[in-house]
Amino acid sequence: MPKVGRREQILEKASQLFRTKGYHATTIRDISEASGILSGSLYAHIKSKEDLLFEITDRGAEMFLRSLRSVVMSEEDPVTKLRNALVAHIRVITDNLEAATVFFHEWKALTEERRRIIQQKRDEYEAMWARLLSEGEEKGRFRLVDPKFARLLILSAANGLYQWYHPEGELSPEEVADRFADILLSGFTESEGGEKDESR
Amino acid sequence: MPKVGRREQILEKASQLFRTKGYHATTIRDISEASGILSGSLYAHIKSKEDLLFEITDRGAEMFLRSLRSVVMSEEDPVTKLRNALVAHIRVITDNLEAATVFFHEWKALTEERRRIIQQKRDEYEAMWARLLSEGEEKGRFRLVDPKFARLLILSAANGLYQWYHPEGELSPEEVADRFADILLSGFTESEGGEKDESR
DNA sequence: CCTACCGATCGGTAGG
DNA sequence: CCTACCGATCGGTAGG
Repeated sequence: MPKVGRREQILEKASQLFRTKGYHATTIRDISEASGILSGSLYAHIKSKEDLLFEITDRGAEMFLRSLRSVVMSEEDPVTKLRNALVAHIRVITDNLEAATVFFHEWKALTEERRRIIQQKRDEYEAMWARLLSEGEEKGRFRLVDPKFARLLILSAANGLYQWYHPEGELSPEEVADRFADILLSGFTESEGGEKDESR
Repeated sequence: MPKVGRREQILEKASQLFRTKGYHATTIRDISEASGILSGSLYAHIKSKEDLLFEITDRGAEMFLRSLRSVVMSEEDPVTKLRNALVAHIRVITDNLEAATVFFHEWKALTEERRRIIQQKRDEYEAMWARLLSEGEEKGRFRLVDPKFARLLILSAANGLYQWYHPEGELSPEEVADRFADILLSGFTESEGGEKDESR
């Protein structure tokens, strides 16, 4: 008899294993053992190993989209929006290190149809960042020599977080976002020193 | 009878497959098929599948180390060194996209002993970057609120390159490095606009 | 959720 | 470098 919440527990164990060993190196027996059941019994809860990967990856994508949407839709100044978008992005990663790692590292292991679904959500996310930057450009708050390049640099740097951020380390997510924004902003805002937002 | 250069060809095919499918998803039969021989014959050239991964990864590590060493040992100004280090890093990636991707993405699939060897070389590489940045700080050319953070941000952004750079795209490696340096430098050099190096 | 199992495929080897 | 294999393990299923 399936226990309530068992499926969530399996997803969590799978996330941890996919993160540390990678999807292909993680076996159904690894996951079932970590979940305290036998491998055959796993299929009372899931349909396939790939279903697990897709569900973890898709949830990750939705978390990024949801958190950025609320920032983009706000009426804040572009500089503040950039700061808030960074905080949001970093928070998703730091609050969901396993899922975020799987999202960044293992999504290519999905079969084509589902990989396309994730790819679309990634594109949508990048498009939201592009709009945020171009809005800052239009309002004269950023000077971007190459907006596409700036976006790729920001997201590359932000996505690299999952590889070195340790929750038990010295920096809180907000501190990470602040330092990040300070380096970036004084890089492409007019004012010297980068307009630190003291109001938060 | 082993053909001369066959081993190099196998390494190249393996790099391509590891890059697109990942190490664990690539089978010995994939590699041998791509190399035009049968799976059993592969073992006339290699000892194991993991040997291939290690050799590709280790060569990647050595390329990064070699190219950065020559920059660090030069007598240039720290700002020029930073630019040159970025060019060097990006050149290694763009000139060796397959090996670089495998180096960044698949090194964790190595067994412990060899993973430690690669980890050491990664540490050495990061230490060279740290020295480069602290030298700029000491000479008053950079103002780094958090040097460790700056280093992690730079390397994260630079390492992300392999995920979006296409050799047939618009930007040459030098252009990528320049835009990169411009955003970074005007972020943490005193002078406004970022001291673009016109002498190159 | 367990027992018992299956076909397929894996990395790798022996002998030539 | 081929032929011919092998033991181990994989994801997944049938029946309870």
